[in-house]
Amino acid sequence: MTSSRRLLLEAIFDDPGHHSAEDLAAIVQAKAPDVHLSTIYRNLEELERLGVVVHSHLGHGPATYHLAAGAHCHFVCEHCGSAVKAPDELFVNLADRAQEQFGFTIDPHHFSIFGRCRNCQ
Amino acid sequence: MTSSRRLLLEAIFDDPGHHSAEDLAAIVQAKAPDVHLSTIYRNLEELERLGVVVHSHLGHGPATYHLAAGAHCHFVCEHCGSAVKAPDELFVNLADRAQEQFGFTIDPHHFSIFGRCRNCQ
DNA sequence: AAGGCAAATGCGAACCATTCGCAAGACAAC
DNA sequence: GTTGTCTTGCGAATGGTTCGCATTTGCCTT
Repeated sequence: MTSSRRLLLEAIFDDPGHHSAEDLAAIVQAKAPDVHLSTIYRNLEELERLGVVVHSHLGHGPATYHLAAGAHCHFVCEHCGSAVKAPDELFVNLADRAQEQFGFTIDPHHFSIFGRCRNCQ
Repeated sequence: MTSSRRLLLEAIFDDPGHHSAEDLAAIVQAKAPDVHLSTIYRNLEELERLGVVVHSHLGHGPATYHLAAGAHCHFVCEHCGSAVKAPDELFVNLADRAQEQFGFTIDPHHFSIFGRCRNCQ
């Protein structure tokens, strides 16, 4: 457990929202300026392997990282880019049918669902 | 209607599957070696604006382009990368509930659903 | 406390898919 | 056939991420 890894974990626990690797680097670098972005990436990879954090793709742009505990789905507006949290129960029907018909186990957290939000119809 | 645009359209019509921009460039360049990859991108953009083709993101890696007419959803295995065509009717329940609860109109074609295929459970 | 070793780090360069700027070229309209 | 616009080729730039490598760190053993 090195100091850069500790600072990264702190950053993620302190604000359990979505963070890009670059955001996290900025937070960590506020306390330890020499921590390199590639170190952030390597530690995120390791933390993900350990099941502590998880990343998801909110459309174009950088991946966002957050605690594995609070994982959830997103609806992302392809026009304005806004992301709304989507309750998991919306996906059970799809999950069941994907499983029945294709033996496919969906993981709706990892990639988001695109579309148009209320304001951008 | 220029010759590079015509060749690109031919390539897309001849094999109405998924093609990355680079694949399409290779096909077009077999007949017109000087067509530049950036021209492919620009023409794809234009064809998309006109509603002839559509692109979708099958996970990591390049976007894939195909005719707008045959658009469909995909389940993409995060382990082996295979993509299976997912019938649109699997999404109506999700679409209805996203609309009711969030006023959100999903576009399941543009991004795929990740998960694990039968062989990679 | 010192030595040894694997694991982690800083750094810059590489990478991939895509976009941009710009000067040169092709096209259509008159 | 000339004008003006739209398109092209080219290479360079971009953004997000990964890699290679020499150096340092943390930890375990003595």
